Amino acid sequence: MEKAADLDYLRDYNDALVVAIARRSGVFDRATIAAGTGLTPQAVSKVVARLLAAGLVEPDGVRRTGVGKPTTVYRLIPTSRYAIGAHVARRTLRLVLTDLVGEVLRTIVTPLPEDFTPQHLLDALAEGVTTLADGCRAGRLVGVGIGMVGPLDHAEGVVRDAHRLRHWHDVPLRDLATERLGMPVLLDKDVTAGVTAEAWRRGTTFRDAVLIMVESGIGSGLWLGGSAYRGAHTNAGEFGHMVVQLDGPRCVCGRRGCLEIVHDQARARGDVDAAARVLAVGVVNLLQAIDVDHVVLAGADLLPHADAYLGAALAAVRAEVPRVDWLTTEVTTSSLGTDVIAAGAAMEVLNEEYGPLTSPRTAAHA
Amino acid sequence: MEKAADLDYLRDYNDALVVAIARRSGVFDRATIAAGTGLTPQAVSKVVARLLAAGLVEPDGVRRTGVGKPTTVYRLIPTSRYAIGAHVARRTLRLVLTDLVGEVLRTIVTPLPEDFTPQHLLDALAEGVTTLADGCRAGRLVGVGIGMVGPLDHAEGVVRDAHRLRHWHDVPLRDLATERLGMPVLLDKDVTAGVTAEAWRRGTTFRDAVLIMVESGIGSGLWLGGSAYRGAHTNAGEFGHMVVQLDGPRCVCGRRGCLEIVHDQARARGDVDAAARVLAVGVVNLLQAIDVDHVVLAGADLLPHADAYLGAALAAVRAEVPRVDWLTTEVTTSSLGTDVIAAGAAMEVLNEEYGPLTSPRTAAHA
DNA sequence: GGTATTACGCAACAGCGTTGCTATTCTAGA
DNA sequence: TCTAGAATAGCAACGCTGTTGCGTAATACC
Repeated sequence: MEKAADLDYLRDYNDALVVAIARRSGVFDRATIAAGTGLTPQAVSKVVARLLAAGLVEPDGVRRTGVGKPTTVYRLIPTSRYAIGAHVARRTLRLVLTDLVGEVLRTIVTPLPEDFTPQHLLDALAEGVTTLADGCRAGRLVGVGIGMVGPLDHAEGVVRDAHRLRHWHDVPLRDLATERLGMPVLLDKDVTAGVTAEAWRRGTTFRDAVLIMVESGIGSGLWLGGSAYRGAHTNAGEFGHMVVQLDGPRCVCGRRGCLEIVHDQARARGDVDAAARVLAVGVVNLLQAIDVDHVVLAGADLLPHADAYLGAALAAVRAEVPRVDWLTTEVTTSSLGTDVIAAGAAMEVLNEEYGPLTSPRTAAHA
Repeated sequence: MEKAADLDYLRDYNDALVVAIARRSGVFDRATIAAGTGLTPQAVSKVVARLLAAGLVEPDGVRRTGVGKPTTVYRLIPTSRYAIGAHVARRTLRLVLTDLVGEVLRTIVTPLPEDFTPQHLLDALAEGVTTLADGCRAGRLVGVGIGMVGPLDHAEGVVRDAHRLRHWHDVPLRDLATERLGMPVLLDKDVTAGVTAEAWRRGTTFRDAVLIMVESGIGSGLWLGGSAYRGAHTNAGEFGHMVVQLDGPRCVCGRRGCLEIVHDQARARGDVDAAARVLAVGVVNLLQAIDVDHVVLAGADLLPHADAYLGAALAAVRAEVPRVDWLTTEVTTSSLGTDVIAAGAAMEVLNEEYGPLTSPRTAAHA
């Protein structure tokens, strides 16, 4: 059963709203927030006072606009909070330290042994986190996010059957890592982390988006209506296993003509353009199905050929979606490159703590 | 910029939460609500008092569970509120009157002239609404919902370019109908209305679902994370225009190998089973992409062959989605048959007024 | 009939945003 | 240089939310 809302929820909701605006615009003032949110200036003063007390914002001078007392301008302090993100790939662990606005401050890449075990990962994780946490002032590190390949259960924090990883069946990685690291940990699919990175950095106008990731498999991370969408079983985003060619070649998943197998065969024969065109068909399919207005391309197997993929996707979107002025979709490559998953895992932690509230949370938060 | 939350929002949120529970369970008591929502029993008493005053619930006797004062049981009054829904199809206008729990009480089907104009529709709508409203006690009729083929703009209430309807370009139907009918009107895509019908009747456990509709075109209505998902431009659900056969037959939309054209060709040659199998491939594609756990089949061109479509979809879901215990998906046909769109349009009105609140609303409501 | 137990509401309370008003601090003009 | 006007900011009281403390009512059990 859903939880009810109380005054704490009300306060946190509005605080998070102001943080979101501050994050987007950098500097802000009381009157603008009041006009935009519908709060009274007095209420905004109270919110700002709380954010000042939390150390999240600081005064940033005054602005003289003419007659009258000048406006006090505030700004978000990017280094007031940090988060660490981990991207668990098949052979490497990539760790990043980010600040509150989603800038990547440091990156550590550690090799992982073939068929690494949970213990291997926890050891590598602990060492890397210790190194990265060293640069943060006490109390400013919010937590650690882990992005990895599914299937997994985001709500429970359990890796169910990580694809092509032998020792990863029903591993309660979130709780194991929480205990080992001594700080809050989140676990999510790599693609969902990725799209969260884009969303956190782009702000509240980035409401409906998909991140397409080509990297030992093809997946998609969904950001729908202003928050990550994971599906009923944390299994959304198996974009590569949508059939685009009935009776096509047999895929590893057992079906025929999956986007992934058709794409991979084109890549195997060296035809990047054909591969890109297949992916573009999939992108347009997704636009038809869920109508996002931002498509972000990412992944280690895509970025080296970013131009080809971007070009094919743009051409397909322009040609095949009805071209009317109200139906526009932006297609880009990720602004974070190969760090996008790790950075996104970090930003999931920030989003949990300081992002827009959707529904009342069960657990209390700072 | 998003709106802030105030005490009205807090109250309405909790009131709606209790209504949702009452709707789902029929009868309820104070202690159960308190335990489920996290509210104190005293707070629940206040909520129930408000709902009693609004005439939405009434005492329904007492329940003796052993020692102590018996529990007062309350029940939702289904006929305390009504809504009217309209399904604008290409040749007919179907109107239904529903009660608060989503029961269809009356249905009216009116023929529409070929290439009907907005004026034609408004006339037919006004006449039908007058007839249906006759049976409702004053003040209990919440409003009218209109479901029709897109593209349209749900937020603005404007029909942009209704597919295969000549006189329907940039028609502000919602406002025209609001003025003509003198009561609140909502406008939405037919498929979105349809999935709302299922969601309203199934309650809060129905969180991630898709309704597939085969009826002069193939579309899908999405219900994601507990609310309707319409996409960035109210254009989600163009399920029929996902490519399932690269270089397949040319579709009316200009692309090749769309699900719709492949499906329709199979139907045209009388091979319902093949058509059903194609649709089933699309259903599994959608499951891969967005991972819903409820699939509802509907539409005038599907229901006469419901067994074939349902069988094919079930077989495909069972065979092609990895069969593990945590990944279950329910596939059914709509419980409302041909009324599903009209009924859903009505329930969108109910959902707007009495459904779970997502974010603070700009406009005040009762 | 007494007692433990459960349900439920009145009353006081903390905390939210709101309202009314005052103080502060600037520009513009006398 | 001084005064008037204007815009910002904050204090204090307020209405409303859910919460807490406690008294009262209604039942089963002994």
